[in-house]
Amino acid sequence: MRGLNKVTLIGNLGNDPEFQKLEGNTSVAKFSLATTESYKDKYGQTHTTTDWHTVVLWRSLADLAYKYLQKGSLVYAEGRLKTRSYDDKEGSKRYVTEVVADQIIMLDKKAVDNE
Amino acid sequence: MRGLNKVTLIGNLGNDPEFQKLEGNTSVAKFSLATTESYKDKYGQTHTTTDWHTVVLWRSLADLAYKYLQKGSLVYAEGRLKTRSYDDKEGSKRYVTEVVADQIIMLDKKAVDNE
Amino acid sequence: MRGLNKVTLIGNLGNDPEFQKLEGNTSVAKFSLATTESYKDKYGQTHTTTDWHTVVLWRSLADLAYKYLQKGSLVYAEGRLKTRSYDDKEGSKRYVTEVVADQIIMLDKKAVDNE
Amino acid sequence: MRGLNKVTLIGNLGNDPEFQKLEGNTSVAKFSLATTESYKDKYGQTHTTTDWHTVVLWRSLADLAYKYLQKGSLVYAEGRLKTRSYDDKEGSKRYVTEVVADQIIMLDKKAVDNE
DNA sequence: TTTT
DNA sequence: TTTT
Repeated sequence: MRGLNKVTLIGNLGNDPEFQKLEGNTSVAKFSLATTESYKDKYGQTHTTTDWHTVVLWRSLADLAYKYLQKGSLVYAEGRLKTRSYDDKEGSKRYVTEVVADQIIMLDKKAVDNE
Repeated sequence: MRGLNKVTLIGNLGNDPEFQKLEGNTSVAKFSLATTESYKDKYGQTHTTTDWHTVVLWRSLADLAYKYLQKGSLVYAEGRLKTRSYDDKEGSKRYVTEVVADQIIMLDKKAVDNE
Repeated sequence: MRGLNKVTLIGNLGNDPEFQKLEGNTSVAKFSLATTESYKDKYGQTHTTTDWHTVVLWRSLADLAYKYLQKGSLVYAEGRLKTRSYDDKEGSKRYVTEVVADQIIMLDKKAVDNE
Repeated sequence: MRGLNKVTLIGNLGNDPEFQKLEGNTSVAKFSLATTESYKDKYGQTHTTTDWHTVVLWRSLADLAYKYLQKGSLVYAEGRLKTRSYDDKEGSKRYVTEVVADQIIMLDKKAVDNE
């Protein structure tokens, strides 16, 4: 009860969610989310940066995402940052940081009407 | 003005901040931050997970961090998620995700007294 | 540097923004924002609660709001909680709590196309 | 699933939590929380503003607060904004806005050691 | 790889 | 009404 680890994102999906059923019938979904921000440099010129995030969803949230979200959907996602390690094919350790979401708000008219 | 990319963390530094002056006299500081959460499993047993995050600070925030933070300090950090890529010594692409903080609140009595 | 006071809302405007120019040509805008949440009770029945918030914007954000937002617009608003007191016509003290926003993201297609 | 209503605060309690058992043995606790922010005006002078918030806790969180928090304690509180109305003794409607917290992190060494 |  |  002493730590806080929270991520909040609003952005568009870069791909359709990948969906999987794990052992024990647990659902997982994963997608890329692009967050785009504009800022003005000191010459008054507008620049745009895009950051890409890997969002992972479990259980009923994964089912919802698979059913209603698609490439291009606009969503609010809230969750926590989690860095996993794995061994690549050369046998060296690699790290990947993901956002494990526990809340999703669909911001597209389309998506919401379906709900 | 259409995206949101925000991370908020409360945790303890795992090391003293590494500090660097870049060209143009720009300050950068970097440290590892551990966020710890407890949860009860279905048998009522308490488990603890720790996530480690790389926090990067620029300019005056870097100076502050270098001056007042140290291994063990408790801080609130707020910023955005940023994934950089680089080529490792074998020439293959590697990715690293960092939290670029734009606000730090020092939560240690000690740190605050110094300020 | 020791406190945090942050509010984040996603909801729809309940009215067109009220806009005013104060002395010194400072812009202020104000609107009501409804945030709606659904939850299931212990009988599995879905309930919906709506909370209303007064959102206040200053300067260029006020101008933006006045130009692009209207009754029904969907927005993300971030800011801080502020309680003001005033004397009502009977001369007794009244309190009103507002969200002073420093960031607005327009989530309507319509609004964004105009920008 | 279309709205977001979230408040995050870091500050000190202005009083010991008031604690009550409601019908059905439900616990409620309430306290004032001060969030203090400093900023520099255009003359470089530092100013300090304090905002006061009413924080309400239910059930096990209320029990925790009553047990471990006291006047002066430093806490992180997260929850949602809720405006209630009531009739004052003159019979006119009054509104009060509270933060209904669903997460509390105790940031005092003291408090944490007790936990 | 998204969106405006 | 808090805290530094």
